[in-house]
Amino acid sequence: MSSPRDKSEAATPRRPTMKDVAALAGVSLKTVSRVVNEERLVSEGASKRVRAAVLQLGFHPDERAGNLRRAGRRTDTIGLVVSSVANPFAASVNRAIENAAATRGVALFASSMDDDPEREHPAVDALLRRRVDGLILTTVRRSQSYLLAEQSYGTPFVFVDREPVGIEADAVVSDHANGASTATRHLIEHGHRRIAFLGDRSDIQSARERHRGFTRELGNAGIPSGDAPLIVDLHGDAVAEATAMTMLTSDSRPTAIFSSQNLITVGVIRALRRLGLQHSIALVGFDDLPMADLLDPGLTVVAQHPESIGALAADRLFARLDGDIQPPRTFVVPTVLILRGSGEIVPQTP
Amino acid sequence: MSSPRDKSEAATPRRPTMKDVAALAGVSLKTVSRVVNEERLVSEGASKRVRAAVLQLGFHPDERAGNLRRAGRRTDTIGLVVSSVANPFAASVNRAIENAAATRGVALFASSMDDDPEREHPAVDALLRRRVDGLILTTVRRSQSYLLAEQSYGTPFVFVDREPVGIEADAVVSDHANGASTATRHLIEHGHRRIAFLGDRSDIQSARERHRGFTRELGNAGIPSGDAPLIVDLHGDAVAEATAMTMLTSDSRPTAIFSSQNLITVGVIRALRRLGLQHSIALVGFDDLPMADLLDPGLTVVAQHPESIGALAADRLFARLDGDIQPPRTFVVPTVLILRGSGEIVPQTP
DNA sequence: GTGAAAGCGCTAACAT
DNA sequence: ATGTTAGCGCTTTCAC
Repeated sequence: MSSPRDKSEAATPRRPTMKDVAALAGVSLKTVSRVVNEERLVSEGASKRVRAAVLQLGFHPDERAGNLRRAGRRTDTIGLVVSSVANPFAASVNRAIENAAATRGVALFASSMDDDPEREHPAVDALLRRRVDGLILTTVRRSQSYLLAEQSYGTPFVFVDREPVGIEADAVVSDHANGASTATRHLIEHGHRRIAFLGDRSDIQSARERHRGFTRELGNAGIPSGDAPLIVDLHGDAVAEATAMTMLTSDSRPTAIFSSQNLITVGVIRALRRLGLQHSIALVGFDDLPMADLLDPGLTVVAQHPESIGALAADRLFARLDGDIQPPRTFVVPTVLILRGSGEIVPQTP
Repeated sequence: MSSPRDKSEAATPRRPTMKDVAALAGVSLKTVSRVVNEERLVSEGASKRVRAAVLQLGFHPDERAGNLRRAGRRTDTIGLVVSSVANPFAASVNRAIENAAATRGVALFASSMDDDPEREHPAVDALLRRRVDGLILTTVRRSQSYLLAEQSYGTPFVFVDREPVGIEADAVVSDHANGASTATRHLIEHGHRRIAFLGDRSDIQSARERHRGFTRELGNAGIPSGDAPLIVDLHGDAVAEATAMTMLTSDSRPTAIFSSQNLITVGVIRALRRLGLQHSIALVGFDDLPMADLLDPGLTVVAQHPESIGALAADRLFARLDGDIQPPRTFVVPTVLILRGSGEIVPQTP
């Protein structure tokens, strides 16, 4: 309309580059670079003119281009791979990591793979192609050795919730086995001997650990496994509910249930409600749930601490990025048994 | 150790580049590029040798570098800015968007700003510097006009949950006002006239809309506002609980409560429990909560549909990226009243 | 079919 | 204090 500069005055203007800023400020490219990166070897006058030009053009540096050449070649970006960002446990981990990343100016990719082994590698690859500086992952494949090459280039990995196989790296996990033991012992101490176990998919390491803790504790108490149903490979609340319904209406009805994952617990609660058994059969769940204290009876759980797990995982990742070369280790975050009522129900004599 | 090639044989090997692949395959850089990008103008032999070299070296192309020059210059990356990825509503939206993005090979940055106006702009900027192809945001500042420049460069924005101010762009929102009206009418139809309103921060557009729906419905019923407490600017469940405690132990105790956000509802439920009033005072909440059906009484809510909202927002963003140039519009996703008990309690005569 | 040269937006290294 | 040159890893352009 007014004062057409040149033909680039189109509907979609070009995003200004450092070159544009340099031209407007009447300095060289490098001077703009110095001002933008606060390198402090620029005269007041030049610096002022450059900053004015930056503002006038609305210039924002392209981090990709900068990082391409910059030493270290960081993208200031990390990746997170979890089962699902919609799962409350993963969502809390996600948030804790984001908090730590944000204070360092690092952005976070989050990716869900629904515990599908087929989707783990592609999900990881998608992030690696974007050259994330590091990766925090909850894995489900048999082995994570496909990460060895990337690890050799210096990309750090931190595994959360489950330990990796086929690669050595830091891991941050809950004390799955001991947590399950504690829950089981709690039920035994309340007089139960027929305790059912409802478990997540047995190809998931943490699920196996929880199972192990349960079995071990039964053994310690001299209770033959086989006294009560032991059902694994449940996945999702719908399947868990249906399975619990069947179990609870069968001859082998237990007096107590240990459900080893948050969605499974939800399914079990629904089943107990539908059968009016929530005050008759004891229940302890692994993983806390929002509003678990507001149920009737309150839900007794072995709670993990997702915020701590996420914060610690981020901590380890950034330590590695900062040059920490200690041997990899697994950090175990303790669980805590929270008594709210459902786990303190004593065996009912029918 | 064995056959040291050159001095680059260090502890941390260099990540292989296209150049390395070219050297190993005995072809030029460009030929490798053609094979990697499946440009189909390469002889069988060359193509084969290149693919072998790619595998042998474990070469993965650097997307940043490619996109720097590539026409269109996409990063295949989008950004999401929400209140908190740990909030169940936002987590579901997040997941729905991720699903849509994944099918297109697009990665998703998620960023939380806790409804802090001060953190909105920096959070957005951090994503823009990384040159996301587009942005989906839940905003809290007075105006989003700071995005106008970026919009002029062709970056599409889709606003979720709250409509933007100072910029025209697609928005996907729940029918906040009508949802609140429906909830309020439901309580009125059950005989309530002293209905308290507990609202989120009034600088949040959706919170104001819900408030408006409530007030409008009271008006329609000829109920003077002022008959019951109207408290806004609550934020978080702790504050809501304390406020509800005060209100419920005062002279102006209502017979019903409309709580206009999920965390506020949690606070109100806790307060009702502590006072043993959960079966005496009616409660309808805005936003569904996991396990709301398992409470006693079940929680009656006006439910939003976060999965639909997320899916629709992603849909709009990708449509814009695919060249859709229709005028921006706001898509309203209906809410649904779910009766579970707490909202069907009739007024108690003391 | 293939490759050499130029360039994307920026920073490192070396001028001056 | 500032500019110049080269180059990050890749794609584009255009020549062969």
